[in-house]
Amino acid sequence: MFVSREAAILHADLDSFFASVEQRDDPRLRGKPVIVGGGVVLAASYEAKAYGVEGAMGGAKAKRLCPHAVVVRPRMEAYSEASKAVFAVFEDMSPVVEGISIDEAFLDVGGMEHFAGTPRRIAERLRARVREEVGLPITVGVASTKHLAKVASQTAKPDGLLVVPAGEELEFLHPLPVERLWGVGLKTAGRLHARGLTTVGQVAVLPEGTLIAIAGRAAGRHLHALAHDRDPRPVKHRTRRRSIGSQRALGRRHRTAAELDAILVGLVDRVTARLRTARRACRTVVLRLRFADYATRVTRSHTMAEATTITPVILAALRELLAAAAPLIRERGISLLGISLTNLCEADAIQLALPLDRRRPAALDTAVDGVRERFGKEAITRAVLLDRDPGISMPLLPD
DNA sequence: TCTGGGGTCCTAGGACCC
DNA sequence: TCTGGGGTCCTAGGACCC
Repeated sequence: MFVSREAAILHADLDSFFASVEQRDDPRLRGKPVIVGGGVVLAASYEAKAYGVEGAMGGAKAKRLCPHAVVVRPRMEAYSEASKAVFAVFEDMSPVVEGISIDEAFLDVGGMEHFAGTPRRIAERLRARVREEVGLPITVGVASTKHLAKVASQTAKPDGLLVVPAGEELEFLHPLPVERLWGVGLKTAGRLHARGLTTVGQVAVLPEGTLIAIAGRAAGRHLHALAHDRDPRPVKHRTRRRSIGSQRALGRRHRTAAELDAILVGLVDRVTARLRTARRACRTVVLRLRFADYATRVTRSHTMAEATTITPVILAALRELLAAAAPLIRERGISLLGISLTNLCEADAIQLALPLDRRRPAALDTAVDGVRERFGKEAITRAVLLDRDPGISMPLLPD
């Protein structure tokens, strides 16, 4: 029997996820406009969206557009639990699931036809199972590439299913507005509009060089490829996180140095706890500020000689960055304070700050000798050249 | 409209190295 | 002594996503 090996990718996306969980858990909210969040709309039910309420909108505006909306406080644990249940269904239906966020994922269902049915059948079953087993509406897009599957699901929302048949990809894609392309946001869309480009088809006729001139090298290439439905990225299990962060909006009010320090301590506590739970260490700390105008922002970062998980070390580094930024804060006011830890490595490894020159392999030996000297000959069982993270990672424990 | 919180990736310049 | 070519890391900023 001939088995089709045509790529079949599902993009599954829960509808108004937070709001749907609230409606599921409180029957009084069903059929009503629901807004999750306070100062800012985190999620709005479709009943609220009908009045023009959108995610990331200010709470005051949302209330004006839809005065009878029910506003509920977010319950992150409930969403996290619902997400796990939905992902369990995903894992049960495909061996290759790539989570994109708390409420969406790609599933590769290629080559499953002879035992699981066509991609459309699989998508229909997926939607039914999430509805029955978790009680949430979910939209699925099916296509030959990740990008098109994602565009299809956005087009089919809410509570829908859209299959883009093989051979009809460009017919589907080209009439759509450029904003539908994954990676085109406000800025890029604005630049395209300024040149009279509003549909994907209009972008597709431009040479790559023109798009690079408009959007920059990487974004331009990306745009060119997507407009022609070229997206070779396979569905794969998520790679490890590259950063862990936390932030707090502060409003417009003046903050004393002592207040800011207290907030910083709180942020560091939260983030280092998560760092240790994930069994990771960080070498770079980043301080993030947004000024009182709510528009301009700066970051300040510091890379330490060694990766660490130790709260006081991380706090001290961030305090220094905050102190150095104090004049800027006095001058322009502060509306957000955030931190993030990057340059992550495994927590049970020593990560050395060693610029690795590939033409100077002796540097590796020197580093290994240095670690032996400090931690004993038995310390090193393995030296690993990290792919992107700089330096060398050396687990202290025997394999 | 008085505006959250958690991430990813890319770019560009300077320092430094061979 | 001067110059060219190629490479990495760090820092800062920006765009985008959910």
